[in-house]
Formats: sequence, structure tokens, C-alpha cells
Amino acid sequence: MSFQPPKGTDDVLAPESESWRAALRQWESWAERYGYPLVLIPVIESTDLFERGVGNTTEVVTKQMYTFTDQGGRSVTLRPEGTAGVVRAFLNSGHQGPWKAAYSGPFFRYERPQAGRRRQFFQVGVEYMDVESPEADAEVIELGFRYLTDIGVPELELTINSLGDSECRPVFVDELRSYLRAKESELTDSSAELIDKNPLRVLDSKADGPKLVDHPRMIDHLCDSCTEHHETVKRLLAELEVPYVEDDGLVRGLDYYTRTAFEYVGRALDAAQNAVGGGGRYDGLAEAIGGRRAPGVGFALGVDRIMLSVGQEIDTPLDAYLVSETGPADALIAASSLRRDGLRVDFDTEGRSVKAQFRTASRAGAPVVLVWRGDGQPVDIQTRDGRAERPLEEVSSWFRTAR
RNA sequence: GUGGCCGUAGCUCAGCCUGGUAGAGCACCUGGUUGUGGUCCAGGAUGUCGCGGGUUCAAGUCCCGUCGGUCACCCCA
Repeated sequence: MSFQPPKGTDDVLAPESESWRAALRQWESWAERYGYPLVLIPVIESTDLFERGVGNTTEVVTKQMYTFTDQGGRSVTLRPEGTAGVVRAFLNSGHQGPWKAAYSGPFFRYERPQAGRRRQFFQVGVEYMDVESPEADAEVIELGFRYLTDIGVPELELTINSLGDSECRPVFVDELRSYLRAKESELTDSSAELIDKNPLRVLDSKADGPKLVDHPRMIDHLCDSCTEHHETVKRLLAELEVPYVEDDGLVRGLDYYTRTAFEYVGRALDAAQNAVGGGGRYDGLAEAIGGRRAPGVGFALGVDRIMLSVGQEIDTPLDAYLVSETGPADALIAASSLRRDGLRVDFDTEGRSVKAQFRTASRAGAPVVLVWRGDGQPVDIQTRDGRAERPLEEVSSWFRTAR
């Protein structure tokens, strides 16, 4: 009998999982520096929340949700993204005024898995609610950029666009729609279907996008206030020394975005899925899910893809491996003492030979081996450079001074 | 939903083209050596060759089906 994890889900074990730990620690550090406290929200939400928030025409909602009816007859869905849930939590809290939150955890989309695309994937992100200024956009974009740079995503590129607002976007969408209708025969079937439902996404198509070189551009149709917002965001990024590339084909897959939209792309990633993160402003989302008007901006980063692009592995960190010449019971007691002193120590519980214990110590990458020779005997401290002996209770102070 | 590639020891894989009694490396265990251990030497255990059917005197190897994995399209983090 054997089980495999469900399709598109993975076990992440050491040493790879140690890189995840490091990446998540760095994430917490950056989120704290920018003033984003942790928010914990459910992994399941009402199906309605995503249908109304993310949008009924999106691929995510129409074919990728894990939806089921619970035993009370309610339709619930494993979250396919984070923003809708965080905005719901913000509205439920009743908070007035600017509000920041950082989140991380697993998300679920039913798709055919491939490199960088799993059915259960891990995202970290932030949302900044009840803010309208371009400074908020710039801060959010910068945070993601600093983190991804710090963690070492190679050939990181930030792309940015403006999608307009409820005033200017409908005008543009009409114009784009008639442009696409004229070209309909040249388009793939899936693009043709989108002309009525969501023509913006045709521009994002890999097959058709390049053919539409003379398409109408949102950038040319922005109303005055959207233009000013967009120009200011770009100016602020320049002042922050965050390099960006303007991309008027960038529309993103979720319906709630308005004005600023952006993506972080790892150009060195050889997998086809090279967007390591993305986000934007969503001034209409809170109202779309039945709340008051509360504009906001945020992003999500795919940790699976980040790990794919940085690819380094970190060994399990250990200060010392304890080798016992008198069996595991003694070692357990001695290790406990050292651990309570703050040292990272491991040892063999299975009573294996001293030779096997030494072998394990070296394979675990322990910089120091402590040889336990029995109660009352000093501990033999062995390093690459030499050896020393200390009573057990002085071993931790030896670490503080000698190293 | 569509297509390419791959399923052989705990892990990574060779063997398949040109059918003839299952292999390597790593990992694991024991002994020796080293005598601060990671090196080196000797030995040891392990396989329904994914599953089902067909061809054949004979199938890990050829054919068909099926399941699983993987990569790509589509789309997205």
C-alpha cells in the first residue's frame, strides 16, 4: 500500500524546506520594516466572496476553484487568492482609515500542474486598505521589489501599467472591443470568446497579443485623474530608485484591478511560469463584495516560484552533534542540558556505533562534535582546528568564547 | 481540456533500438584502516522492472490499453 500526494501538491523536505524557512523569515522582516502586521484569515471562504470579488468572467472563478458543499449545505471554496479574504476581514473589523496587513499561506487552484504551477501553492502578500494616494501604491510596489531583490531573484523585472477607473475604462473597453471584432477572424477561439466578456485579457494572450501591435492603448484613454495618479506613481518609483518597465499589455487575470497594475517577473526563470508576483490597486473591490467604498492596493508573491528561481539550498543548521560513548539515555540528558543553554544540538537515539554517530555528525554538517564519555567525565569538544575538554555545564560558555 | 517525454533497488538512473536467468552510483548496516570523525578497503540486505492484456519457445526489452509522474499549450503567483 502506498499513497502519493494529490496531483499538483508537494511535500517539501529538508534541505529544501530550510530555504523556505529562510525566505519566509526574510519576508516577515521586510513586512515588519514597512509596518505591515500579520493578518490570519481562513483558508475557506463563502464561494460568493470569490465570485463577486475576483469576478465571474475570470478563469480563476470559472474553472479553477475547489468548491464544495459542507455538511450544513453551504457552498464554500478553498481560497484561490488572498486579496478578497483580506478585504473581507478588513470590512468585518469595522476599521476606519488606513490599514495594513501582511499574510502568507497556501492557496488552491484546480489546473494542470507544471513547473511553477501547482494546485496547492504558497503566497505571501500585503494589502494596504482605505488609501487612495499614489504614495501608497509606490510603497507597496517598493516593498515587494526590495524583498525580491534581497532574496536574490535573478534578472528581476518590474512591469507596470494603468488600467483606468470606472470613469475611463468603460470608454476604452468599448473601443477595444470594436477593434477586436474587426480582427476576430485572426484570433484564436479562446480570445474570440473573450471579446464580449473581457476584451482586456485578449491583450495578455501569448498567441494573439503580439499580432495586435496597433491596438488601442489604455494609456492613451486614461482620464485626467488616472493619468495624474499613474504619472505620480512612476515618478515616485524613480525617486525610490526602483527600476520599472512600462507594459501597456499588462492587464492581470483578476477583475478587481483599477488604475495601477504591476508584475514582478524573474527573467532568468527557465520555467514558462516566470511571474513571481503581481498586484495592483482595487478601488472597487470592497463595494463589489457588499461593503463600503474602501480603495486599496496590494500584491501577492508566489513563494514556490521564488524558490524555483533562487534555487539555493541551506543545510539544516546545527551548532554541534553529540556523540555518546555510553548510549542514548545519557546523550538525551546531556543534549537537553545543552539545548536549554540555547545551543542547536542533535544526537542519535538509536544506540548506533560511535563510528556511525561520527558519520552522521559530519553528514549533518555540524561544525563541532561533542563526545560524551559518561557522567562525571569532561566533554571532549572536537572541531576542525583542534580539541578541548570541558565539564558539561561549561560547554555552552565555551561556544560563546571560543567561536 | 489538448500534446511531448518518462515510470527498473529506499533515492538518482543505466539496460529497451539489435528479446535469452536483473545492474551502477548514492544512502543504510558490519568489520578493518584512520587512531578528532568526514577518507580509504572488504563484506552485507533490498526489486511483483507502474498495472492489465497481446506477440513469442522466451518480454524489463516489441505491440495495445490503462494508471501515475513530468514538461508545454491555455491561463496565472
